[in-house]
Amino acid sequence: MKVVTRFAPSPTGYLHIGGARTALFNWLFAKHHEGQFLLRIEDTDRRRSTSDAVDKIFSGLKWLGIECDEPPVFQSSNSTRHIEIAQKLLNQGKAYRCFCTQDDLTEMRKKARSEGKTRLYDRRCRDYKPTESELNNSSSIRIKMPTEGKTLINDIVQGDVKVSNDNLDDFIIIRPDGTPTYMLAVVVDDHDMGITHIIRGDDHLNNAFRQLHLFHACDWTVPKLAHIPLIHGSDGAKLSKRDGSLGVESYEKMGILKDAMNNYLLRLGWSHGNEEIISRDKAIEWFNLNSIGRSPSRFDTEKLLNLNTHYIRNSSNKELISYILPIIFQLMGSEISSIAIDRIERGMPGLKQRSKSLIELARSSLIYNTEMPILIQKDAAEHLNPKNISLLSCLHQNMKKMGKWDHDSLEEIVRETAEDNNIKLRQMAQPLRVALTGSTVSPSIFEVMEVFGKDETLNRLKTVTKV
RNA sequence: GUCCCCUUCGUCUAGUGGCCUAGGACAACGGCCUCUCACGCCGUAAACACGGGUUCGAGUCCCGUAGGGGACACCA
Repeated sequence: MKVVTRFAPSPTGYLHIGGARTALFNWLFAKHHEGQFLLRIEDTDRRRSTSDAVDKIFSGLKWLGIECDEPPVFQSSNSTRHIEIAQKLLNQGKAYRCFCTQDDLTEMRKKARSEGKTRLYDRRCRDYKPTESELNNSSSIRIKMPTEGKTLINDIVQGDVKVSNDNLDDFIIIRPDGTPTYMLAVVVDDHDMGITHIIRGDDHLNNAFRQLHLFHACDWTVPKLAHIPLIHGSDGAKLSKRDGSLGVESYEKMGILKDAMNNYLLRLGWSHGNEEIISRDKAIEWFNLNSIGRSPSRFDTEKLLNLNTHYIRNSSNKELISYILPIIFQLMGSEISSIAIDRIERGMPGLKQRSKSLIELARSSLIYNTEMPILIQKDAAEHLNPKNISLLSCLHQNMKKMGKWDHDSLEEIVRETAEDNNIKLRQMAQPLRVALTGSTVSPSIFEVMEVFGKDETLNRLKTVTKV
C-alpha cells in the first residue's frame, strides 16, 4: 500500500514551529516510504482564514524545502462534496436535523454547568420528528454518536487510548447556514485524498474519537493515526514570542540556515540513537513513527544556533555569499563592490568559522569592504597609540620589501618585526588588526592580509601611520 | 468542573526487566591551544517527580499521589 500523508494547517496565522515540525514529520514519513506528501489548507472558517496566512504557509514550507507532491487542496472548495456526504448520512438516519439555536445551547450549557454536569450537547433533537413547516426553518445537522460503550484508538505514538462514549456528543457537521464544519471536512477530505497516515499535533487526539465514528458512519477505512506531542516554550508553558511561536520566516530572518532548522526540528521529539547531526538523506532513511517520544519538548534557541554554526561551516563559500549579500545590502543601505565580494569569498574560510548566524557572518564580512577610510571601533582605538603607530610604520617598511605575499610569509615577517622590537607577537598583531580592520576581533590577521593583497594592506597601514 | 496525554541532567534525548555505580548532545564551568574572537581538544558539575506494589532483580511493568500539558464551539 502506498503511503499518503498530509499537512493540514488552518490559515489563521503564520507557520509556527509546531506546524513546521508536523509538516516535516509528514513529509519525511512519506519520503521514507516512497509515498506522497500532500498539503491541504483548512479554510472552512472563511472569516478567520486569510490569504496572507496562506502565503506565509507556502513560503515557510518552501524555505524548509518541504514540497507537496500534488497541488495544495483548499478545503473550502470541497464543500459541495462535504454537504453531499452529510445529506447521505441524514438520509441513512445516521445524522439528524437540530433546530436548537445558539441561545438554546448556551442556556443548556449554563444549566449543565450549574448542576455540575457535562456541558456536552444533550441530544434533545436526536429523536425529534420535525413537521413539514419546521423543515423550512434553518437547522444544523448533527451526527449520531454511540450513546454507550467505549471507543478505542490505537495511536502509533500514543498507544491505546480509550474513552467512554459518554464524553462524545452529537457534534454538528453542517451549520445552520449550510456550510460544513471542520470535523466533517477533515474526515471527508482525508478519505477522498486517500490519506493513509494522519500525523498531527496531539491537541487533535480528542477530535480523533469523534472523527473515528464519522469514518465508521461513512463505511470508510480509518487512516492510521499518529498524534505527536506539542512543542512548548522555554518556560514549559505555551510558546511565547521569545521562542518558537514565531513564524518560521523569522528564523530565516535571524540568519538560520534551512538545514539547521530542519535538523533541529527533527530532533525535537524524535531520535535515532545518539545521532545529532542528521542530513536530509539520512533523515529520510531513518525516519519512523515509532521513535517519536510521547512527552512534549521545549524549544531551545541555543541548540538551534549550535546546529546553525555547524551548517554554516559546512556550506560552500559561494552559497554563503549568496545568502549574506542581501543582508549586507540591508546593513549598508547600498550594494558593495565586486572587489569586496571577491575578498569576502576568499576570506570566507576564516569568516564562517566564527559565525553562529548569517547575520553575524554578514556583519563580520564587512571588514573586507572597500570603503575607505575604515571606521575604527571605539574599544579598538586605544591600540593606535603613538608607540604602536611607530611599530606599525616599522612593519610597513618591512612588508614593502616582500615578494611573496601569503599567510605564512606574512606571519614570518610580523613575527620577525615583533622580535626585532622586543615585543610579543600579540603586541604586534592587535594594533595591526585594528589598523587593517578597525576592530579588535577578526579572522587570523595573516589571512586577512592575504585576502587584502599587498597594495590594499600597505595602503590601509599607511592611512593609519600617517595620521 | 469533566475527559485525555505526559514526567530521565537547566534543555533535547539514549534507555523496550539484569549490559545503568544511567550514555550522548546543547548550555554552564575549568584547562590546553592561541595573533584577537571563535574553532578544536581535554576535563568538571548535572537527571530516572514522589509513594506503594510485581519480580531473584525496575529508569524500564502495574496502581496511586503530585506537577505539567491538551481538549471540552455553529474554530480549526
